[in-house]
Amino acid sequence: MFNIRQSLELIVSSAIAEATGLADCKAHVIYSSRPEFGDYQANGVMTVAKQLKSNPRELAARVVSALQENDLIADAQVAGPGFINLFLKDATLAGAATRFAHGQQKMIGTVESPQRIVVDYSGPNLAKEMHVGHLRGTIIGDCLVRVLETVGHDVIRQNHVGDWGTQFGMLIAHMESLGENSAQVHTHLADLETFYREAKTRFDQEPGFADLARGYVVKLQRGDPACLQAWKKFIDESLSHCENVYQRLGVTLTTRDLMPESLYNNELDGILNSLRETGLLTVSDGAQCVFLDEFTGKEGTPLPAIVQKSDGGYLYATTDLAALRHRGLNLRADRVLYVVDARQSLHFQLAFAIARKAGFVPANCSLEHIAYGTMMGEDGKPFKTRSGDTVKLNELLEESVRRAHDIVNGKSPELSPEHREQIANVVGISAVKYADLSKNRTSDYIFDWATMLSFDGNTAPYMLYAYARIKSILRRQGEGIVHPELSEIRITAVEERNLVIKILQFPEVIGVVAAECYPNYLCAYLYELAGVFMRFYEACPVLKAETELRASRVTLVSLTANTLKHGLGLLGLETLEQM
RNA sequence: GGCCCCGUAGCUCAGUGGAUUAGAGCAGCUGCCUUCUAAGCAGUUGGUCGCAGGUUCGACUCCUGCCGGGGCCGCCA
Repeated sequence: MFNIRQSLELIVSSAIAEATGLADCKAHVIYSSRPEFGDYQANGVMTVAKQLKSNPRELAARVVSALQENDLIADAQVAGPGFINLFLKDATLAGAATRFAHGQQKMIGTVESPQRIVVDYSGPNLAKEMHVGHLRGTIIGDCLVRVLETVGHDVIRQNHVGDWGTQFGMLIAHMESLGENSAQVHTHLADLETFYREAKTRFDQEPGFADLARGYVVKLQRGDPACLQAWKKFIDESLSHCENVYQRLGVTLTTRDLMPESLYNNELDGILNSLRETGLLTVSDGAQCVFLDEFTGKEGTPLPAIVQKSDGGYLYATTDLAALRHRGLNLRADRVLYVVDARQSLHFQLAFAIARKAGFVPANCSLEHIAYGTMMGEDGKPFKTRSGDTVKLNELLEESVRRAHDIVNGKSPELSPEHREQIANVVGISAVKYADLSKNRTSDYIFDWATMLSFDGNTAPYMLYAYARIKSILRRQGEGIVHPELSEIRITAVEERNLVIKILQFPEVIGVVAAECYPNYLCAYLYELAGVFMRFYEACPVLKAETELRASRVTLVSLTANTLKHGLGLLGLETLEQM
């Protein structure tokens, strides 16, 4: 894989080894903070010098003279207390960019040792319609999955939908009482949220209904065929709602990725037996619990993970343990990612710890809670409608598209209505997704229409505009005038150089996102790429340049377009040729 | 009481493994469209990076304590 930073890391660290006789010294190469400090800088020498109790500047000088001949580094200078500032060779940069533009080399290469990575994301509760609370996990998870696949990992998506539990008794009772006709059922379930609310109201108010509902839960759990059939009908309907939202959002999840909670039902007894056999199980107040020394609860009391209620019922901890075992032992995952709300952090700490102690996952399997924060309203409180209801995801998307439509109508009245509608669709959906992806996933964020639909700043509309502007150049130069796949990219101006370097850093960023699971790094990179392009665009005429320079610049523009599109695609965003 | 997260410009947010002068966007002010989409670009105003210590050649970043905000902690998921 072409990765400037990795290459520099190798070159400089072997020079450190050469200069010191020590193996495994990190060069610690990062981007330079300012242009005069070079393109990259190596900071590792100072750490090594400290270990050796030697003068860092002298050591840095020795490392510089020990640098092997290579085609990447044009100049290496010792600076400050012992930094090594690295200046890259234009010819090498231009050559690499040209190879990418010609398609001779893929920008994103594959990792040397692909892993099997299970990614658990989205996982809506099927009792209700998808709402804004499901957005972040779905969007972030889908981005991570795309990135991990692109770098060559074997990714297994797991949509751990909530299709089991006490509230389904209530829903089935309500559905059954409305009649058996499937067409009617479909009509009634068209608005799942209302259906849920009706059932809940009856559960709370209507005499006898609650008992009926509880009866259905028991029947359901015993496997009563009629009850299961009704349940299945409900689940199918709810799933098709999800499918619609996924399709609208452009999420890659399909029915093949479904791994509903109910599929683990038959394994829960086994999970309990295993825990008992390994001596992890303790009875406390009639419930089956696992206590681990490293976890304490209120007032320093031992913290239980309840795996079976005193009435014999199982809980989500039990199901999650079954899921962990499935992923660890059956799917043989090297890495399992849980893209789940940060508030469940403790639950996963417990589940992971228990799963390891019980041997449900191999010791070398990495279990990671990819936590994300809550979406807040403008008041800084969890995002709700004015009346205090949860906001349906479908309605949120609709409103975003509608707002985008208003903007497009205002800015581009010359386009056909159909074209404007298509643009509004992409802008509206992208705005919502990008707003989410561009923020650090661990923090709560404030949902704000004006910011996310703005064309200024790190937003989807800006990114899409940048792309459309780039494509406009390529369109205007006409077919067959310059062949980007045949022309050489040359570096003749600092803006071109900056653009080339930025493009070549794409694989580095992808590598970081794949390792650390922060999509906002990719957004920040693409925003910078768009910005660097805009500066190039202002400073360097493309179509008016002389023949060879023009060919070079068109090729560079084309490569920029491909990189932007590729990156936005990994975020799960569509692009527009024209805006 | 324990554990987790957060505190960076008036607002919304970045800041990869420690590094030289802490960055964007909005809001405010100022320039640039007979020239590839001005939905843009450039400039400018604005910060004791919650507070106090510590480690270090060097701390927004690491450690400790404190203050402030949020979250989680036995039969929901």
